[in-house]
Amino acid sequence: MTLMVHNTLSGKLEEFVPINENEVGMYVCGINTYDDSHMGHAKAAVTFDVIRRHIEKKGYKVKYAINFTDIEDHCIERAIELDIPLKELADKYIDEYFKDMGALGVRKADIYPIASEHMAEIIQAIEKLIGNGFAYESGGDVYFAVDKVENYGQLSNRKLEDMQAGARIDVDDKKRNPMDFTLWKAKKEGEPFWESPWSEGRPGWHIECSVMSMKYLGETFDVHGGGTELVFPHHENEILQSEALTGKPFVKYWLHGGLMNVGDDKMSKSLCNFFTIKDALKQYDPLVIRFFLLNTQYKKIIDFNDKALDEASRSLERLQNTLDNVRGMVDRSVDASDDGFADVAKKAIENFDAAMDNDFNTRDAIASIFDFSKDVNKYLEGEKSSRESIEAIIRAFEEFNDRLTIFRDAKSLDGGLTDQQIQVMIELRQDARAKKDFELADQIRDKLKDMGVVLEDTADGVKWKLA
RNA sequence: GCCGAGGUAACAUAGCGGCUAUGUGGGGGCCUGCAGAGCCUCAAACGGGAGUUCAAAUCUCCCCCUCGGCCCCA
Repeated sequence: MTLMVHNTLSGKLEEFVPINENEVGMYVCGINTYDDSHMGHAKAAVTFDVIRRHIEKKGYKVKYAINFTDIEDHCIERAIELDIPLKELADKYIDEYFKDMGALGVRKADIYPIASEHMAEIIQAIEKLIGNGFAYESGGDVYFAVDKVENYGQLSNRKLEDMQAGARIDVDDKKRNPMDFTLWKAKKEGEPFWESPWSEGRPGWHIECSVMSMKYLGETFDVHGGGTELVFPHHENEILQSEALTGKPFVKYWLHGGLMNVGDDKMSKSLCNFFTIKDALKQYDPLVIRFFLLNTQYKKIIDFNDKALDEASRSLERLQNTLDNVRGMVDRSVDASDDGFADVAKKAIENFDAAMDNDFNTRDAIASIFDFSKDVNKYLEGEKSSRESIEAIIRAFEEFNDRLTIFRDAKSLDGGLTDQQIQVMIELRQDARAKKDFELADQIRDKLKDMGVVLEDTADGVKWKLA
């Protein structure tokens, strides 16, 4: 099966063929380190977490980098406001980022480059661009000259002429062309700064991503991801700079995720309509949040609201119930001869992978789990189940979970209750039921429930599971 | 204005030439002392209009609407 990905560069679905046979380089734009991450960041992090896992599943070793930008306007503003060094601010929010994403089950990247720690490389890159004639110094600032390149707008399909025609940007008289963008910016009074050949100042917005991504992943690498709002100008400009720097193609596959909305607006800091991950975690199980995020293909916009989260919670519960029931069957299954259900489980994994191969269609992959779940439930209602099949089902769920992380781990008995004791309680309750002493029967059931054991009366006996 | 992503049953989402989808919700049934879970089943759909085709939710054209980008933003 081949992995197909939607590449923003071509606007098409393309077969995923990495530059190197074994290793895939992947870079995703992370956060600016001045505030808690919100649910939009969570969507991006979870999206690329799952994309990374699937690429790994295809047999590639993924070298995954996520950057932290700690030197842009918001950071500076906040640092001045709090009267602390940029570094301290960055450390705090990087720490919070790891806590939040960790809580959401996002696997760590391999590298987390930080902009301020790459100043020497950034300055070198700018010097090289000036030397190449792609950039010019002007009053302490350095700008990238967009009319020096031929392929302006290749990612975002823009033409320089159109941009200028419809431009409503303030024309900065330091720029030769209004679309030129900043590589180095001279400091304003009171701002943190770094020494450079041009002025005391700091890098422009885009250059750090070019420098850091190429430093760790090479001059041409496979995957660059981010939210759609970054296509222009950020990613567009990254391409221009990087290719002007190396003369080589910068990135093979550009992957952009849809944003998160709140009602009719996108969730964003500037609109002040964001929910932080911490807020969301107070209200919802992290697994529910992941399920919610993954129940839509990543390029789509998701609306964040309670109704949707509650629905996600109910939906996920259906799957979790199946898994819990299967887990409860491990000790009750028999060594029956092969009943063929292991093949159903195998097929389910194939369906799942096929969905993921189609541009990481997690929503379709989840639908395949629902299909499988229904088959499993039917199977469980049968006369008896073979150990081999039960184990195959559990393995299938574990596989899904390795890829998506949406299910709880198997719980184990704690609180001193043993399997035998539960059996005794169940028998007591069954006696009570036989005598139509439903009051006692319900008391026993409630008591067990308090201890975390849920009883279910089914056609083939009483089953219990941990709540 | 220019670029991009979309408009699918009550809602949320897949599908993207023939197989009528997944979940939540709703109706009915099975199981049941009650509860829970599950199973079976029913109702319900492709923004509008032309066209291509034996066949279109899927392709082409036109129109309408929504969202995103063009200062910062995952």
